[in-house]
Amino acid sequence: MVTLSEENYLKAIYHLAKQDKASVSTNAIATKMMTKASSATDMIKKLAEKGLVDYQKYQGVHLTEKGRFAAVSVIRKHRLWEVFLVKKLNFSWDEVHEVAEQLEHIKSEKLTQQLDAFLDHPKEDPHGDPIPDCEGNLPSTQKILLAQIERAESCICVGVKDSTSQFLQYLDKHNI
Amino acid sequence: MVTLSEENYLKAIYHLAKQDKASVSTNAIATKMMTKASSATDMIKKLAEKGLVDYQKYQGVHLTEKGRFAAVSVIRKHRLWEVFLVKKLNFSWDEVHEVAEQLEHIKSEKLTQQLDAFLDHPKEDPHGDPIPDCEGNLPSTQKILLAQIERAESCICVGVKDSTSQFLQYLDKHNI
DNA sequence: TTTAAAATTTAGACAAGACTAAAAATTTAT
DNA sequence: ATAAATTTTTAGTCTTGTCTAAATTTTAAA
Repeated sequence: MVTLSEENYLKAIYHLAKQDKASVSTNAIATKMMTKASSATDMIKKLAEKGLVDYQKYQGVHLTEKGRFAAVSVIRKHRLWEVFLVKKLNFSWDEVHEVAEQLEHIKSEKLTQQLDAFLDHPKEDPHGDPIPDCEGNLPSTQKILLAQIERAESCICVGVKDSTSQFLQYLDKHNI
Repeated sequence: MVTLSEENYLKAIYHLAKQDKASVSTNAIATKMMTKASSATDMIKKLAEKGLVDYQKYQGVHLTEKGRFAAVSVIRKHRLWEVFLVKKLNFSWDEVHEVAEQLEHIKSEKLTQQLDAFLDHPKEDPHGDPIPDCEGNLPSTQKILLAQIERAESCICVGVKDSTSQFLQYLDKHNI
């Protein structure tokens, strides 16, 4: 059984690993989790004992296949719940994160599957991030969405998904 | 902030108080929570410090108004989620409890309100139990439903809600 | 390449929620 | 009304996840 805290650490490691590709440092994990490095070390040891990460002292961690699957499963639930909140409960895209952070930890295979079906197997969450399938495959969206760009990073906008005039006007107004 | 564990204790106390009306004993709470009396005592002290129960050593507890409201709020969420699972996600009535036990602890006023609206403000959960409103009022259903009868308790059936022939035939077959 | 700085780990402590064993209060029975 | 049985509380321990402070390892710099 993976605890709620462990799930949050796995998610953090997954997100950090995507950018760096190399091993994820204790400090990076601690910063993302808003804890201290010593707390991160403690948790890393637990994750390593459960076979969720590969870990060698002072060398950072890698997710194992098992750990990656657990992380992606949580991300899948998070994004499905975000879709639910926006599409069915009239939340706006900027209100969903906090609630989805709670809902992503609900443990029920059937719930996740039925929710996915109820929402017509959505491919993206309200922020445009892809939703992993139930086998842990994340459709390798190579197109990076504007919503995923880090603040202050410079980039070139190569396309839009939403071509309504309101949205294009909005882009215009902000010089994008 | 009321913790998950505290919410579960409040629910237990609420349910126990309904039957007895008198104060709820430490032992009764421990039994319902499937813990030991000493653990119940510890938690009772925490609840008393937070003003959620009135407590005097060796005399059991009563919910305060604040405690009752917290308990009923959790029960409201539990029952709304049960309706959601059955009506929208095709769960059967006997599969919902375990998942609702998790969902009832999600903290978001807006989520609860929107869910209630999405389900068209249901009055009862799939087991026929009444759903409290958002102010903590539980429609004083004096009619006790068959589903709520304790095993081996003898009773008189005074009516049915569902009068389809299948259901009546079912009642017939079981001599009700 | 040896030293200074930064990152990481260890050691020891704390809060929440649980447990066991033992002490204290209440209830029941004689 | 007092002894026995039951219930409740206290004291001390454990686990999870966190912390601070100190020790250790790695990395960067002179």
